[in-house]
Amino acid sequence: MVTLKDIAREAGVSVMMVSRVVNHRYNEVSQENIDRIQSIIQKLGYIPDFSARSLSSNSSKIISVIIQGIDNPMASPYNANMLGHIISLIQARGYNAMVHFIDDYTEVTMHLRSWKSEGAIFLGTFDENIRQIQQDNQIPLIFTDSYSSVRQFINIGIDDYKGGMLAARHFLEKGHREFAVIAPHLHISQLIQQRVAGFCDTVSQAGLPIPQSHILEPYNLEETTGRLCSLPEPVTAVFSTTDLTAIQLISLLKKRGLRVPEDYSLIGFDNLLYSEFSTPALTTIAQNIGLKARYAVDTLFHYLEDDSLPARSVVLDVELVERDSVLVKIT
Amino acid sequence: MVTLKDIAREAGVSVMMVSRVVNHRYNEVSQENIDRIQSIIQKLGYIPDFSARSLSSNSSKIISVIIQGIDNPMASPYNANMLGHIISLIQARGYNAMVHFIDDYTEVTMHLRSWKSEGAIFLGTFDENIRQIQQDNQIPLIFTDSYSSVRQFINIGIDDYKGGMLAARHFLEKGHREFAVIAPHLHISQLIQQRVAGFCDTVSQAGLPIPQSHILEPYNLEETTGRLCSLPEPVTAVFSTTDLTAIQLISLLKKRGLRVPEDYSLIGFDNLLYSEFSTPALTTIAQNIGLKARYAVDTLFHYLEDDSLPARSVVLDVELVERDSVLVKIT
DNA sequence: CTGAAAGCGCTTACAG
DNA sequence: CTGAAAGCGCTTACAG
Repeated sequence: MVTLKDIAREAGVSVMMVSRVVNHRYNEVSQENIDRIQSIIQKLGYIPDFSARSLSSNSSKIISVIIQGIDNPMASPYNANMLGHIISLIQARGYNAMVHFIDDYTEVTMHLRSWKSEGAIFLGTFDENIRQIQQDNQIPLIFTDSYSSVRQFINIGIDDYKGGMLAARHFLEKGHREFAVIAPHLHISQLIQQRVAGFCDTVSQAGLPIPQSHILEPYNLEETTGRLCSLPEPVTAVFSTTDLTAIQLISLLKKRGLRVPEDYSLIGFDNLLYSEFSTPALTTIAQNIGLKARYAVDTLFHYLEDDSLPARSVVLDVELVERDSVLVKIT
Repeated sequence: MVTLKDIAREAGVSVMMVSRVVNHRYNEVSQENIDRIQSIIQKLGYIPDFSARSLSSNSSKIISVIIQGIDNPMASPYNANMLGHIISLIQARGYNAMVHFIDDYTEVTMHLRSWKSEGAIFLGTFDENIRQIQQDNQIPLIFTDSYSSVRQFINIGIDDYKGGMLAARHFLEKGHREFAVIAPHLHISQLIQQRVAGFCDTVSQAGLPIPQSHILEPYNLEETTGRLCSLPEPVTAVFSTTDLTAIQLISLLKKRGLRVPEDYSLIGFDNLLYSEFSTPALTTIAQNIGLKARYAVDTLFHYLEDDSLPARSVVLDVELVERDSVLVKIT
């Protein structure tokens, strides 16, 4: 392994001179030395040892991405997409991305500290533990899609409530009057609760309150589809709080000989790639995942550069993308 | 920050004693000391500094996952899935996963060396540079889906050729006689070339050679769909070398008023989650991504434990999953 | 512009 | 079972 020392010996200068050149502190070194040292670095193929650097300078150049769930959270296309964008952006800034899948929040601090992460971005629900995580880690922590009530924390989210609202309005405009909601993780995710609330509130305000029994949290989607189809008061419009569920639902309904949108109209949420290619193409609430990732990373580096900044959260807009999964009942 | 020294002072022992306890080398420490030191570690919330450990012991506990492509390679569901499984498995072994998106292979060595990665898993096409990468990095390197002719390298792949063969046979059995192939990245990916070869060889052996003009490499899939539909000798059966393309194709054909499988029968490759939910559900060549990831990680740790093992590659089987995208033309 | 010294937090190798 | 010494490769802080 080639070290600073090797270069120094070869160049007949001190280790410090080499260190300066490696770190581009050219104004502290004579041009002659810069040239000679650089050529020797090239020749010997020197690559800095980041762990040594981290130890001595107390700066690791590592950003951690903490993702909730340990059983392949990448099965969620949303997570996969976010992570992809985030890693790209972290790299583009010359930092390194360390990814951790975590179930138990107590592991968060361990991971962050042991590698001296300079910052972290969180995907998933850490609402209950944000305060503790903040307390234990005095580095920029960027949460996404959180609805924690902790006062000073940075969150990059979207207007989930409005998303639900837009879905409801669209159904109403198209003449629908009987609704159901399919909401995975409803009881643990405030994010989902917001989407449902936006939907239900809007429908209620139109004088069409949704019975509690029409809000379904699926464990086994096949069973839930059965419940949906045998609701005492039949529905024509179903809001699914995630596209993935909506797409699966279309397929399950078909198996029962039911058609979308003729028998059930459907609106999803997220605007995942596949929602465009399903049959029928899915009308959905679109969020801009690439933009969200960019805000998360940009915000993180913002705080890295100036940690006196006040905590500022970001709420991105959503919009309805109309495709073919909603039947027009009035013209 | 709490260090070994702090614990040692508090416990009235040497730093070495604490180090031994932290590293579970209990047979070298008296029970009394173990207990006292452990309780102090608890109390002070000691967390080891991995960069210090890496520097002094020359073992980083980092495994790098190198993914080809810098513009969000997670847009590929296959990559996302593999990465998810791989990270889970690396973590489960107490190692840390560092993820790098790379376009230029010269960066590989830099990343691997600067963090002293103990091993690396590669996703994507590095065939041209495998020899160089191996030469520069004397650690276990696990490639996936590679068809490099380098002799001593470890690859975890699937039987792509057989996959193409199975697709061809299925079409033939169902009575199809006119074929086309849609193969993204055909000219750069040997993996794709194998799938196509398996398909074309089998069809040729049945006395139905495929004209070169029927093998389409899409850049813009919409344009390619146009070409497909206006082939001088019309076809009834299309083999798409990836599910993602197949699913998009279904949707594009629909837009032209064409139906799958009535107008075009389709077989995909990968058995991605969505292939089950498309309309029609996609008949496809299934590979077991979870298993592949497991082999990659297991093999890596195999070599980590014993680097004298001979290079051994793994070829996993594939199978045809029959769904609804192939029309039966004879009974 | 240059370099010698000390230290980051840990482990290895050794002596007792 | 215990600990003092040296060192991993780098940077910080200082002196010149």
